[in-house]
Amino acid sequence: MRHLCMPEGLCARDVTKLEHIISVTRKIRRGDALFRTGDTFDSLYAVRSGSLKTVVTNDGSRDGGRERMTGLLLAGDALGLDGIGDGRHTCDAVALEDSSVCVVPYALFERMCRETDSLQRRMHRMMSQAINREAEHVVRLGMLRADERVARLLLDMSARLARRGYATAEFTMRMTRDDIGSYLGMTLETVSRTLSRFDKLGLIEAQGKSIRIRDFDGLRGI
Amino acid sequence: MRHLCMPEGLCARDVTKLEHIISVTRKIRRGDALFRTGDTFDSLYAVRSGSLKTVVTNDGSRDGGRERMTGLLLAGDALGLDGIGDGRHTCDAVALEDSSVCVVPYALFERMCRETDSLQRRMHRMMSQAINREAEHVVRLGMLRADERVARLLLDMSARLARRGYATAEFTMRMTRDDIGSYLGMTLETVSRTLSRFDKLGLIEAQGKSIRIRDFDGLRGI
DNA sequence: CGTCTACTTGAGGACTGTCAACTTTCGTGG
DNA sequence: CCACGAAAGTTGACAGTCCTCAAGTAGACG
Repeated sequence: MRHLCMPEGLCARDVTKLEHIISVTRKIRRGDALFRTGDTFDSLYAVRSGSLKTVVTNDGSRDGGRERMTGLLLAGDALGLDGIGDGRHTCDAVALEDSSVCVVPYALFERMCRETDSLQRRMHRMMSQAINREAEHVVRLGMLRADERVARLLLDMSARLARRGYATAEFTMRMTRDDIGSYLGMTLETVSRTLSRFDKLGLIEAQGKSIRIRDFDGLRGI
Repeated sequence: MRHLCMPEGLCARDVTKLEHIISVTRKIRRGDALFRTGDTFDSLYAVRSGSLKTVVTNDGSRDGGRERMTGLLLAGDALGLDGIGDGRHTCDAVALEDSSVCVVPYALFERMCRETDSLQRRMHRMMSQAINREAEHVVRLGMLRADERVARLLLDMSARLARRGYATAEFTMRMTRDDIGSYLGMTLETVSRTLSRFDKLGLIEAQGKSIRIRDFDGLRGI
């Protein structure tokens, strides 16, 4: 469990201290929310098992509150950084499958950051990397076509799972087509059509949520 | 100058300490870069005067290295957080006009964060807010049409300038149409056409880079 | 004052969204 | 364990938005 949560680059003693803080874990059942927009922020979380999505419910006039998925969190990912800014969460975090998270009370964590250099450094790096991931996502949305976006999502999922020790070519998409669409800025129909086309082209085998990548270079070349 | 840079929520003594660290300022001429992708990261910056954009040069196969604007920084905004993650900057920061920035050596700043509660808290909040801003931008790109994106950008500019004490209805866009397009994920032609249409509709007066908003509610309703 | 860059505007076409019908999968309760 | 209803996914036809290509105008800078 240790290696799943936040550590990395902490000495043994620091890890022990950290462990003391994050002694609480919490289970979330598929479809349930870990937190919702507007909830007061008091803890950070690290995904222990399962996966979650973050969504914002756009208060736009025209859409009448359509949901928009903004993030996909896998085991080991940190979650809840959005709440630090104003003390309230700015999005919902919903479990895509039955999942569990480590709970990290922020007040304690903040204090410990001050005492432990390496933890502070790690915290800053984590947040910086979160910023970069978002920026990367913006680039995807803004200058790629629908099929390029889907291809990159598949490759990205594969890489992230590989880093966690899972098979790279075969995995289950926990998101619905609707989620994928809202994550990539397109409609669920376009997602479905694109996956079907990739399948016909021999790039992947897709049936429902289970994906098998057959031609990595082909996908990269889309 | 004090109120332009990072403070806010710091007591007088802390501000003095901070001031000591950020004694250096740097001028950047229009078109020049404050830092570039891959540069080793050693300082954060705060915009003192002028404005800058951040751009990533996409290494995509198809585009052959087209630029993509990812951020617009005005006086008072912090800059450089992207570099903390891996010790190297992940984007270019280019001045949109002759500008100056406060230089904040990160090693010193990091140490001071550890000593000063309020500064650490402020740092975390800043990064969290940066994450939220990006997320907001993602939502814009993903679920709004071209004219909605342009309308929101104009309103956003107006609000940000207002917060800095400038007129809300009249301002100069330092970005080119190309910049705006790449920021909003569309072509410069679409930007131009959209502004022209807004002008004809009486929502704004646009000639070249100078913008005057005539009907705020109209823009919001787009 | 000339040249280069930025901007505007038009025509045509590609991509993706919308609407709709249908099939498959999933979850719940008998 | 099976059956049923609901949710998720697929596929087609058509329409609209936005991009591409192109030509010409206005503005900036030396």
